[in-house]
Amino acid sequence: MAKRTGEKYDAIINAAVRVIAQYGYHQAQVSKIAREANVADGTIYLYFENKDDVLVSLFNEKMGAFISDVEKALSNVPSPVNQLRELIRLHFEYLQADAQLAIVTQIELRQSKPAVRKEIGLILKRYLGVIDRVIQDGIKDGLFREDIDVRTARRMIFGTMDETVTSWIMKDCKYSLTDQVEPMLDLFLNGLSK
Amino acid sequence: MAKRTGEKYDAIINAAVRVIAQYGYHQAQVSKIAREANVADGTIYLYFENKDDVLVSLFNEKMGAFISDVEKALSNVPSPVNQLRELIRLHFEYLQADAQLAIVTQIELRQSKPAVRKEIGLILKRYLGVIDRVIQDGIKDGLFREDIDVRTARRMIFGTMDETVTSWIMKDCKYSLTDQVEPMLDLFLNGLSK
Amino acid sequence: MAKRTGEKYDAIINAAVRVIAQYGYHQAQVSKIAREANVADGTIYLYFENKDDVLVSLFNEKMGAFISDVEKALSNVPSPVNQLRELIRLHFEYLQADAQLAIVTQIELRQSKPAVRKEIGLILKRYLGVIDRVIQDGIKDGLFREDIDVRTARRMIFGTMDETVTSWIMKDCKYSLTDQVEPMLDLFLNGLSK
Amino acid sequence: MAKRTGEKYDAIINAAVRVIAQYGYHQAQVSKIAREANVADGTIYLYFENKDDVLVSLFNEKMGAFISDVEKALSNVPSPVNQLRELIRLHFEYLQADAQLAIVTQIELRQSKPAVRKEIGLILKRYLGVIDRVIQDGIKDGLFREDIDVRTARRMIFGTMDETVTSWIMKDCKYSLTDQVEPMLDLFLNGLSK
DNA sequence: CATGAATGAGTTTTCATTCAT
DNA sequence: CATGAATGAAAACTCATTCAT
Repeated sequence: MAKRTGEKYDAIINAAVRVIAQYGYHQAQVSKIAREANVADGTIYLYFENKDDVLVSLFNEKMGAFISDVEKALSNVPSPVNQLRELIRLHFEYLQADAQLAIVTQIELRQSKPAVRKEIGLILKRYLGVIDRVIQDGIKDGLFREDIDVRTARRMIFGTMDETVTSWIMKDCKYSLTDQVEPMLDLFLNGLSK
Repeated sequence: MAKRTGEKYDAIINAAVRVIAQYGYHQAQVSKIAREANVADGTIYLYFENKDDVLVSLFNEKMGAFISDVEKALSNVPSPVNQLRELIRLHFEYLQADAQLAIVTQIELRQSKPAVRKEIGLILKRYLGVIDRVIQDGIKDGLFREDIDVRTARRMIFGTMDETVTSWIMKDCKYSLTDQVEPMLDLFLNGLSK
Repeated sequence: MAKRTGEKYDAIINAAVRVIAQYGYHQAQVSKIAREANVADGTIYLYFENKDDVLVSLFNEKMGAFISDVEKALSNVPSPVNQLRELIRLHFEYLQADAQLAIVTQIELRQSKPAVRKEIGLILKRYLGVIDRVIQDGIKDGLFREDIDVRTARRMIFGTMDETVTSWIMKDCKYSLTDQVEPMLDLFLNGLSK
Repeated sequence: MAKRTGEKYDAIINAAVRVIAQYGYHQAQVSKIAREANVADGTIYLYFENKDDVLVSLFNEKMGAFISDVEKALSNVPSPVNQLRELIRLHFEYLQADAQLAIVTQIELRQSKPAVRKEIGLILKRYLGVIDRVIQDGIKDGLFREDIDVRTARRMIFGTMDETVTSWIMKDCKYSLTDQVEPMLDLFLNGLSK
């Protein structure tokens, strides 16, 4: 029933990003999103099942595009070390380039109800898979230690990047996120110890 | 106006933990918490300003006790390396011992509105300060590298632990969290590289 | 403006009968009727003023045809007693032959709003007139008692048939409606008393 | 959860009757009923599950009281013939005494959705049982013919009364309903034939 | 003649909070 | 101190109808 494609589909998703970023998740009413998208309230329901579907679709479209970009970029990078650098760089670059999107995916959408968060979690799994592959390649190529647990390493990489972006937003995006790439990569690769 | 102390104060906070853990943040109505605490709805407003105050107080009481425990424990540990081990161990042990509390602080309370999350953030700062001190001590003692950025390292440590606990809950607390201490510490100290 | 005639006019009315019978009055949206009739939503408004007009026209077409049939049939029956028998028989036969139509006119259309029900009432008047004439003829011919009130008798005849058809539908049309003709006629003519 | 009893319970039901009678089923919003009952909108949900529950409860309370009255009255009447007279008389008297209630139960509530109508149908069954018993007693006492079908006779009695009340309301309650008792009883007992 | 995308008005229900007892 | 009945504001969604093509 819902079209899930077309000019207005994109307009509504982008309007949702702007409205949620500006007013916050709990003040992002359907009518506000509709007005921002220059469509009638009812039009939203021609393109989406319901409000939750708008939010999940938003995450899916934006995160899906990001993951595809990352996958494509990494496929051109030979060394797992450089792949990891590229992964962090793209993660930060992408969110730094669109602070509104960062606020929405990093802060606001996490307030959504369980059903929405579950869908979002599923989408994120694909990204975690990308991280896993970089780690596994690193081990296979003899660059990373064989005794590390892939899941532990993945949680370190994703958890650190996630926490870093959240901190950055909470500090009003005042500093450069991409400046964090090298120090973070260095920590990941070499750890704290002398 | 709000008493913020007494037998019923604790009863309400503990009831809130149980209700939120069982029904989720969005289904944890004041009347449900009151019933669980065996008090009348109105009684909650004798001990707390409003519902948000219950949530913030809950986090404050539980997290405050945890941070004090951590501070006390670390003061008895000489080496920063062992302090870091102890920090991770206590973090995991504490949440593993009380899965309901883990669900509430780790998952449910993050769906709360900005005002509550801001308060929670302030409480967390004290914990982040504890982590910072361990890192700084490690550098001072010549155990950790001098060229690492304390904030970057802190975000790695906190972000990784946070992501790990969240994953553990999402997987229904099926495995042992404390088993993760040593591999994680190893990663923090030595990194991924051979 | 509305054409009120043509191939699609009939197609829409018959589609409306099917949709209302299947989904019920409250789930019979214009778009559903349009799809069932293989026309676009807007096309309905080329043949009908509005949705209410579809419903009223439906009743008018179906009931009008029925009343004409009854009038023609009765004109060939000499005795008012046999006319009454024929009236009941045709009433039951007609609805028994088209259970969908029976459901729509007997159950679903009665949930419509006052304006539609009023129109339906006007159409029904013609049928009540037919009943009246049978009664009056019966009295004139000395077959029926002179002291009966025509309107009371008419309400008995119509009310009983109506209630009988409704019961039959509510019982899923499980038994034969036309089997009820003779016992009902007998009750009408001779009453309950020994 | 819903209290289903108390002063306000009755106030809300009676307010619903007045509002539905005055504005019609489709214009009887919860807020209008609340205002008429001098309570807040939310108060209605302390006494009823939802709006449908108000309507079903309305019918249940009013019809239930009526049926009890009829049962009690008939138990003091020895002859089935007089029981039938009393049944018709009470049916008409009750609705004539409260034209608003008559409009609501006879006209407006029949526009309600299937779920509500189903509940109403169940309540009506008890009344149909009362009619059945009168007929059966009449047969047993040798006053009514043994060859009549109880269900056919019941549909005649109920259908005729129902149609009569509906006609009366449609004619704006201009004439006396109770004047119809004797002619109707006569028709039921003796039929149309000379 | 026919289409079907777009419109936008309108209503039930929840639940944090109050305050008379 | 404690109660719990009462309050009332606030928002997602449907669907009959229009009109540019």
